[in-house]
Amino acid sequence: MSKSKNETTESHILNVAHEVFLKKGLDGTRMQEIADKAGINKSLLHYYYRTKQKLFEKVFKLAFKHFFPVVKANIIADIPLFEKIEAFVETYYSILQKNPYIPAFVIHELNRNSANVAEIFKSIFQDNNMEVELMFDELDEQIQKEVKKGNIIAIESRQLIVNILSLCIFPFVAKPIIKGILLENDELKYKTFIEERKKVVSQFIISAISIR
Amino acid sequence: MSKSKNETTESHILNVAHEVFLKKGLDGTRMQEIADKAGINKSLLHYYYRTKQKLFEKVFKLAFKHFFPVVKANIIADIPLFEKIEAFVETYYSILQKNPYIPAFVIHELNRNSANVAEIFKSIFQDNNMEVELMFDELDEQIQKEVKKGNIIAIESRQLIVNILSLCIFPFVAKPIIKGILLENDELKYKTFIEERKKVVSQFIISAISIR
DNA sequence: GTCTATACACTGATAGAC
DNA sequence: GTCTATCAGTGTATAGAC
Repeated sequence: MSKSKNETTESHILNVAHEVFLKKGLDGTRMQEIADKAGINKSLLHYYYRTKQKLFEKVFKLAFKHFFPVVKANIIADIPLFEKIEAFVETYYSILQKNPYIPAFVIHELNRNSANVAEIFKSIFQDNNMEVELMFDELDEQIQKEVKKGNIIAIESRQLIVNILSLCIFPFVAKPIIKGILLENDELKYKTFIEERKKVVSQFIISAISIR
Repeated sequence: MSKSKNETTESHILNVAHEVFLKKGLDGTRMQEIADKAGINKSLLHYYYRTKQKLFEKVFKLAFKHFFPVVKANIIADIPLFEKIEAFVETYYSILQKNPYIPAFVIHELNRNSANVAEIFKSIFQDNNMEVELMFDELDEQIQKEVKKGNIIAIESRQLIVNILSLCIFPFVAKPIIKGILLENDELKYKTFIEERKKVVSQFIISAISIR
């Protein structure tokens, strides 16, 4: 990755580190590799970020920052539930198509170091000014209102939310399996498959919760 | 982990390695840690398995071996589609409740080393005498038969399969997120949440594909 | 701010005694 | 088969010149 003119060395390092950490994880990443790809000396990494761990945490938080505002806007939007689900699935898939490595990266690092999860998350939410509990409460209210009105089947909000997230995120983390086993290891077929899911998934969800 | 009497050192090493690799991944695992937990010397690891990589591959393949036969039996069973889905979800959740670390482990290692995926998978399937293409074809046939009979909505078999797998596997790999954000970081709540999904998920799927 | 040189710890792996 | 001793390589991190 080459540094653009109006980019400081500090932020250039962050971009390169982002790229390497995302593919190889914390343990698999070598400071030497980041230095080489950034075209600088290894010592400079420590000058700017002191330790590998600190550099990693910066990258990790950055991975969230990009799509948190978009997701938040979608969740708290004042539109009917079915429209919201359609918009959410469409948005989420579009973001992940552009950042396909992020889900597997986040999942691995969270599972690897579950002790710090709460802490990391808290700081991420604070940085992004997100109040998750509030977001969930609003969404929960909207869902249960539809349940009571008899517009959708009786379903626990958390279960529905996890279902939606599962259907959106899993196809990206399981890319090697899906592509390798179901799609003859064909990259184009995988891309098409994912593109089709933008419609398939929201139809699937809405069909599942609709009253028959 | 202590070695039982009727267990060879060789297989004992494999058990310990399984445990460590599963939690920490290939990069994060230290041969020293495996040796310590196995109560033996580091050199013995190399005596039995030559390299870390070879030991890892043995463990990786073993991770599949346990539930492949069960899954296979479920998929090729000669029962109605809805019953098959219910049985599959129930079985899959039960297996993953007992082996919750396996999905995140497999996903991470497959994403880390996608070049070898096809190769590793091929050998795993050969070892387990599984013919995936055949399994998929049979399942595909059963699904499309139901579509034509008008018993379920029109849906591409691969999309349905990925939907089912997403709903079964994702809640385990995303445990830190689900537990941390939606369930107040309460382990018991998470366990209950997962237990409830055995019913919720198959109802969700069947509702989604049923004709209204 | 950026570089060179280097300290220091640790890792995977091997050789060889028993 | 199991151990001790040891190696070469690499990793993060620091000190100090410029």
